[in-house]
Amino acid sequence: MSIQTVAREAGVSIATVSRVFNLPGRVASETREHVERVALALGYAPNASARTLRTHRSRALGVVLPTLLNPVFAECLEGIASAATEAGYSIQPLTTEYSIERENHAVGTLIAHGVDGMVMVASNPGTSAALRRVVAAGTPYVLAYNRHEAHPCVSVDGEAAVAALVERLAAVGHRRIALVTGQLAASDRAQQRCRGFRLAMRQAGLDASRILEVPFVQTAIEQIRALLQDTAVPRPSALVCSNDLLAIRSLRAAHLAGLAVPRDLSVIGFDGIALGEDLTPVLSSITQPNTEIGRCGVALLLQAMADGLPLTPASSLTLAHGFRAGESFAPA
Amino acid sequence: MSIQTVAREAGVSIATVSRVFNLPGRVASETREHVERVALALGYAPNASARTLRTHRSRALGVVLPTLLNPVFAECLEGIASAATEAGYSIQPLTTEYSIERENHAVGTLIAHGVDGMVMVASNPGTSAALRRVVAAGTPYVLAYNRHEAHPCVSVDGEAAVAALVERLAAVGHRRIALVTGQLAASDRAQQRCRGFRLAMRQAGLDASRILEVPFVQTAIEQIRALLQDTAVPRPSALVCSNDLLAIRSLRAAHLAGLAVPRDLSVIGFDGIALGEDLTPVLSSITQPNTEIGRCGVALLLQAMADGLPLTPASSLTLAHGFRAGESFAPA
DNA sequence: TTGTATGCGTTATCAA
DNA sequence: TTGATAACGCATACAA
Repeated sequence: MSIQTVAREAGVSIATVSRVFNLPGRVASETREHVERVALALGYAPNASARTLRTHRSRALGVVLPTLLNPVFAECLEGIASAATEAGYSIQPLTTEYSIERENHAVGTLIAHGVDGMVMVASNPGTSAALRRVVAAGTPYVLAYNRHEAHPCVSVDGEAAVAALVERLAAVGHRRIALVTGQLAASDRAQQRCRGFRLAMRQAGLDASRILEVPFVQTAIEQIRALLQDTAVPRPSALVCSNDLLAIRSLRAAHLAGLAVPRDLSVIGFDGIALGEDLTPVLSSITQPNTEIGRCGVALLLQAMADGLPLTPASSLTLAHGFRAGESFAPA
Repeated sequence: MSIQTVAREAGVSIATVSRVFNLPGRVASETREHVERVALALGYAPNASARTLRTHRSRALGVVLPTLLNPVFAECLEGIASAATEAGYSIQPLTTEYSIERENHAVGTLIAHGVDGMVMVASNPGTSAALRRVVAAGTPYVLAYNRHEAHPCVSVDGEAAVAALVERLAAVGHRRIALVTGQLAASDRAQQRCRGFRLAMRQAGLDASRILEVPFVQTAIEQIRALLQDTAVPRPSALVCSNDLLAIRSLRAAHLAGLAVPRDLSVIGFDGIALGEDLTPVLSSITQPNTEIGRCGVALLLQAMADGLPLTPASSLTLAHGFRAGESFAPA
């Protein structure tokens, strides 16, 4: 079932069939309708590979994400997918599981597949070899969640958001505030949020050294619980968590430690995953427009491709973050 | 950067370069190593579109899922992605948002792209036009989560699982058990679980008519709350939920209704999403091996493609479900 | 407005 | 063991 079949069946040349699908304006409406009818009857659809080979345009966007097990990225991918689909693009997502090696491999695969553009969440834009490869290949790309002056990014200002949160906490009486974060080396987002924490804590004249880095999710709850039950030092009255998954685990740790949230402990997450809204207590969180971040990334890419210009750092978008007060947070 | 460039640079024919990548055994090791070196230096990777066009094999698998916003499907996709990647296949996922029209469109897109096989979650295998199209196109496919005698499926026995749960609840004294389900028409999985509920309730001599169908997630909490606060009829002592997302919303509804879980009300979900394990209370749930379902689907597909035989209903796999006791469930 | 002919990068057939 | 060449399905420059 190729363009040949349709042409023969319709009694026209393959060029005409091709035009019907690509430049319908340049074919007599009578001919066009006839060909369309025949194509429909035959169930013909242009072969994507042949098209790509000929035009050097795949109508596909590559997506590189850490994992789909974190709803943040699932939500973002949902946005990417819907924006891409609406524009007639397909997507090819690959997950890295936070592995540099897999990040590299993913990028290589996507380049070989000739994707027209890439949306990626880089481990660390400043050091990522994969990112350098994308740049070298000349493939249009945009980073999501990352923030870096040398690359086009769609993100929220995590540093400012956390700093503002700390101020807010301090304003309602919290003095002992701890940060719970994932592996800092594996994510520039975590680093930004951590910077915001340190900065605002120092500015508020508080001890900024209570930072718990949780390397593995499996042991997160136990580690946080240990922090809460450490008798050597006064217990924090608030936990600022670098993401919502950690916040949810903090809620559990508090429960296991016999603490009531928010009475004995405030817990605030970061990401604003949709699920948090349905939890009890409703998860307090700095919200990011995850789906929108995905959609914007795609929009930027498509715009740049339409203009024929590469995306520059100047195109970077900082979307507004929000604060979901929720129920896991209260004055000290 | 094509095979031509490499051939010229290496001083061999393009046929030899091609062999180095496809039949390395049939080229002198000296020549092979030389070509490999040149290719590496040039950063050459075979063009996937040209390969697909020529071989009619895309090394890509299509995936059709309802949504990524439900962690069940995100977990499944994670399994599909990893299994596919390990086998050198890329994936092209499309979401339907539970729309029949989008399901159809997704399938059309994937066929046009010439995917070698498809893993799909059909709205309803018995009636899906999209599924008929896949069959007509001759594309190898396997259904995930669906169960249907006429199609190859990877799933758990949802009916038996829910029936066993109801027996278990009855055995520890629950008499007033309600089912909370999503739109039944949109999902054969929901229908199966509902059947299991009805069957076991009747067999236990209990009233099987307490079934709350929640059409829209936005209003789920309010609807469940209304059910719990309905004074016209005795309040259920247990809520069997058709999926974990509904169970989480039931937890919230119970809280809003002033009920303590599990003291006043038991809530049991279905799906076993990873997140449930970290909630407080730990979500009681019938667990499915979501990632494994994805991996198995891909394995079946690859096996069938290797054998050159189409997948038949006889290949269907029923994986074992489990029960996570959790903390949202207790004797009546 | 329509048709002919070329080439995109690759694999595979056939000869050497 | 290697090379020349045809063909995969399509879009497009050019001719008619």
